[in-house]
Amino acid sequence: MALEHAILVSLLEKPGSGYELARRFERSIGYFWTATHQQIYRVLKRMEGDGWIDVREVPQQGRPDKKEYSVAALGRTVLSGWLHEPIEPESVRHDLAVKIRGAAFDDPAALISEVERHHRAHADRLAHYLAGQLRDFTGPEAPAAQDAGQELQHAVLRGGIAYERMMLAWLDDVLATLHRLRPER
Amino acid sequence: MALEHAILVSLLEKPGSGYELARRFERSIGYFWTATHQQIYRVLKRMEGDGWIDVREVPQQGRPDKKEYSVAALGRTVLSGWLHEPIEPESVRHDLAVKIRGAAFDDPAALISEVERHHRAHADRLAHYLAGQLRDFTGPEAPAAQDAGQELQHAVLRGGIAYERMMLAWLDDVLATLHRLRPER
DNA sequence: CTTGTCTATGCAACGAGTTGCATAGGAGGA
DNA sequence: TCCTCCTATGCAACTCGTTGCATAGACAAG
Repeated sequence: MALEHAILVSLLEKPGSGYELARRFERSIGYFWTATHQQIYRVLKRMEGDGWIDVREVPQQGRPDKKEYSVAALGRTVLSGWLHEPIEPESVRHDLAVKIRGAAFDDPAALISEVERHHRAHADRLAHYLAGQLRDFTGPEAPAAQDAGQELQHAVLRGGIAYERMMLAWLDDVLATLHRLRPER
Repeated sequence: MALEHAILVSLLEKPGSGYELARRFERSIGYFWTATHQQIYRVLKRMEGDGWIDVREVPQQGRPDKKEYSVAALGRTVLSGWLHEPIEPESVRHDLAVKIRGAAFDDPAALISEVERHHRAHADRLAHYLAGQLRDFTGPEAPAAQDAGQELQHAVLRGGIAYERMMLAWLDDVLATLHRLRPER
């Protein structure tokens, strides 16, 4: 389980409230790790109880008060320990692959619009990543000299970009296959 | 949730016992969907209760008897319904990406061996996929004319191959980044 | 003859993740 | 004024997934 660790990393990058974390998990972090606000609030509470993180009540004007969390010394130790122990290469779950194999027992052509929908979603994500890369790393506004943290964030982002490009190419391949199967019916 | 659907597809491709399904989930299907035997037995029982699949007791010699499951008419209907409804592009969970971003707050160089380990694991999987492709689709032993099912299975396998190649290239990228950060310490 | 491995199925407990719902103040528009 | 949206936090119930353990027959190696 690594949600705790994802939260620790995110809080080290920048302290924030449960709500803010939930929004980050919809955006940058969410590209390689998802979590709902329920999960985040529950885990934050446990982490606080275990002394991994500190809380600070922050009164706000024009909006409800928030609890800003930051990583405690113990949290850094826990994260360091996790970083040094090996993890298993992650298990994959591709609903779409199940559908594609299942289409053989139904109507392959009916899957075309679904695959096209996924294609658009991945194209959108790729555009979003590329915009982020330009803004934060390779564009004229980006800082010239980058520290280790930025270098590593960029490496992760490049992984996201590579993943989306691979998916787009593969979905094109799948679409071509589905079209090829169509006349045979 | 799609474990039921993955099982339906697998049983349509070939009927089998819970044990056999578990083995398939370690192999071909496991490349895009994982499940333990516990999960599979539990879900099979529920699916049988719901009339999605039929059971047949098969006595065996030299080994324990087994229960062979096959897809019932209702199961086909359920699968067809699922195939026709849209699914969300899957959420991702990359432990390694969390580790890489976390390494900024620890020792980036300590991650090198871990990344190399993952690199080897992905290289192994790629070799396995390529062997399977040669055996079942592109080799001299493979059937010349392929039906829709085989075409689609091949398309999914090509996706796995593309994924592993992308991962290997990205892990090379990450390793280069980690090495570049090393002298700065 | 005991130990280990493979086939084959399953229970029980726990932990992780999802879904629905609830509350509450402030902002902005119909 | 009412309705909706955004920020902000949380409970309760449920489903999904993992881990540990148990059973049991057949076979092979030591």
